[in-house]
Amino acid sequence: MELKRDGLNRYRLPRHGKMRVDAVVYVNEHLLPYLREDKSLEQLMHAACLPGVVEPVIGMPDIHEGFGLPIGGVMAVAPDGVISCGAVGMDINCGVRLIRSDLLARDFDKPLLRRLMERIEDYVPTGVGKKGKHKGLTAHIFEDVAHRGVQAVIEAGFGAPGHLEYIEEEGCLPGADIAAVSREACARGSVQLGTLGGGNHFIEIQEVTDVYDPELAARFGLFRGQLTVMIHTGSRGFGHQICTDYTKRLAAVAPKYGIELPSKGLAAAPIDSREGQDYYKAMACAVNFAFANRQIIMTDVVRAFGDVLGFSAEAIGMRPVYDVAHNIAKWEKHYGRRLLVHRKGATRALCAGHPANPPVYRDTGHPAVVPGSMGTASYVLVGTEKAAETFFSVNHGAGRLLSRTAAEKKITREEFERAMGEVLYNTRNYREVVDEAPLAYKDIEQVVETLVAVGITKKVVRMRPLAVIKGKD
DNA sequence: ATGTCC
Repeated sequence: MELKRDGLNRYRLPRHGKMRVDAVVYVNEHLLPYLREDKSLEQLMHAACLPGVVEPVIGMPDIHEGFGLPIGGVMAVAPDGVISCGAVGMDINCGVRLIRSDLLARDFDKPLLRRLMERIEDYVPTGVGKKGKHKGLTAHIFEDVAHRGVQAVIEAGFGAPGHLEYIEEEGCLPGADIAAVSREACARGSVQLGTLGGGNHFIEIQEVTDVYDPELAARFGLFRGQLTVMIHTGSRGFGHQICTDYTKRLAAVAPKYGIELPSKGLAAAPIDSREGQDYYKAMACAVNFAFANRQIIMTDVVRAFGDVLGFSAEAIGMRPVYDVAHNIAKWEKHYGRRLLVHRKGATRALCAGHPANPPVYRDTGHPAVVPGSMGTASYVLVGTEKAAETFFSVNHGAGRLLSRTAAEKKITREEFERAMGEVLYNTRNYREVVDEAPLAYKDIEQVVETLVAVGITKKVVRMRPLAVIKGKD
């Protein structure tokens, strides 16, 4: 493929064949070779063929092959174009919440961290197929959650109204309608609020080790030596079922609207069609579910801290720094136009002064929370004015390097344990999480530095993991 | 990612 260098760490795939626009990928010399190892470039080209797509389709430095749009992809579409469930992903509103505290990491030795992990696991079900522990309560408010997101769970006693301003979209994407969601999706979702899930999802206790921008860090409530908690999860079986349902439905009706689908995974329909509108309504339900899911899990984590430390949540200053989606489609204004921006494995990162920032972060830009792999560092970034060229988006993590099966074959116990170092983890057998080993992922430092060098983002702080809770049986 | 194959 004729990838052309287009400035520092930027490569352009010029429009050709059925592509309507160019694709642009951000990689440095370390990450560039990975592009040849999977079908992610081909998948970006497919996205560039869809009606209404706006130049360019973007690949982030953590890009890798997915179902439809690659993970690490951004696709903006004009109102006369299409909406695609394959450009949002199976785990709708998979995302990350960073929680601050007034606690110092140095006060937490390994036995104390172990007690915290165990108590968190008592409260938060982890692993595939698990049901929530607040089952009756959350099933009762399920429809309200789908429509109103975090507000509905705050009213049910999970957290405080003040948390809303620290969540993208204030925890509710407008336009959700449960009538567009299948009974099956509702049956799966209604019992899963407050659950972590499996795969790359986690709850991590961290220490802020590096502050790159003291003024911004202070504005975000972060400081060196601080204990933080990060939650990475999404919409569980609810979003998964919605994506499955609508991939079938949109693929079936695409020909009726004269749309030639470039791949099976990129099922799409016109934004203004009945089916496209229905997908948006259903997707918004899953977005709201996932924001609420992270809110419930946060309150359970704070409760665990309170139990173990003997303090109230207020006394230890725990609240969200920010909660960001990295699998979502949203209406946003770019270059003076209203566009439906699909981000799949990409994080919104608005610059200082951007009017779409939440009021608390209006003049700083909101924190863009970027987790590393299990056992490696995570970052808080902020977008710059130059991020306009990525529709104000940055990467969503380190990005997978090996498939789950390849990781299971290649990575030994010794390699896994060496990579984890002193980091505590909850699984007894490394085989349960070897597909999540740091060696199965790209180097988060290379990924972040790629965008920093281009000037799209600035580092605010870096956190190192102390203890990580992953899904297990 | 996922009641990891209805």
